[in-house]
Amino acid sequence: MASTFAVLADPHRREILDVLRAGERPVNDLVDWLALTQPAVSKHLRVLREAGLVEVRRDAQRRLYRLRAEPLAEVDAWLAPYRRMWERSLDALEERLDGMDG
Amino acid sequence: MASTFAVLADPHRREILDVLRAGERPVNDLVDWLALTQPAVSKHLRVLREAGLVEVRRDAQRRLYRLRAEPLAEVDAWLAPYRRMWERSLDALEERLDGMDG
DNA sequence: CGGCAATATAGCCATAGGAGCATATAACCT
DNA sequence: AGGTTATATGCTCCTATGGCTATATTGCCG
Repeated sequence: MASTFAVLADPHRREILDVLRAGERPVNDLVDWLALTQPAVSKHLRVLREAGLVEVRRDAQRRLYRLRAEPLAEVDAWLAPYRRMWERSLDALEERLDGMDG
Repeated sequence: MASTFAVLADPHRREILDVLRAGERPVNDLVDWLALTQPAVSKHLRVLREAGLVEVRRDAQRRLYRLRAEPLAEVDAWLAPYRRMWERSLDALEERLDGMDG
């Protein structure tokens, strides 16, 4: 199964997650939102589902997809040790700017 | 140019970054660390460099690669709105566990 | 039951990308 | 200059993947 990182590599998939942040949506809503054919969207949803990033619920003929953020914690955890590094760089930049004509 | 997300999709590249967290390293060190040929490593380093995730410094025949964490801030920013979501889920789980036989 | 709506799956094509081998480049040393 | 070390680049191969069209599936409604 693809890693969460690999799943997030595709911009369309990130966009799907962004849309689902507002609440569950049927496939067709997502098709309208992204400029993609319905099968393409379904394929992305399958990848997201297999990665545990979305869940499905049936509503008559429709399938309502909902966000599952938990796997993103893994990404956040990987990122954690780096956070202090770019924060340090930004602080330094800020200090330089403060010193400039203050 | 590939997005930071796409660059991070490859496990070897994440591993390189993890190694570089400890400080700058010549290519050969990375070759020893990952089980890859030198050209493969150089290729990954090129991708990382073009994404701004590493910098190079010459030291005689060697090239010392150093981490640049700044582009990771973009990933962190994308992640931010999701963070509260999985934290909420984990809190709920914790509460259920606390309630279980307490 | 027949037909429509919503979604999933299959098959196909084109492209990207990661890996390896061979080779170019560059700097050191003698 | 010639050899050796360290790294980059070019080329090729293979696989993975994203997109599309066509079709299967499932459930609704008349």
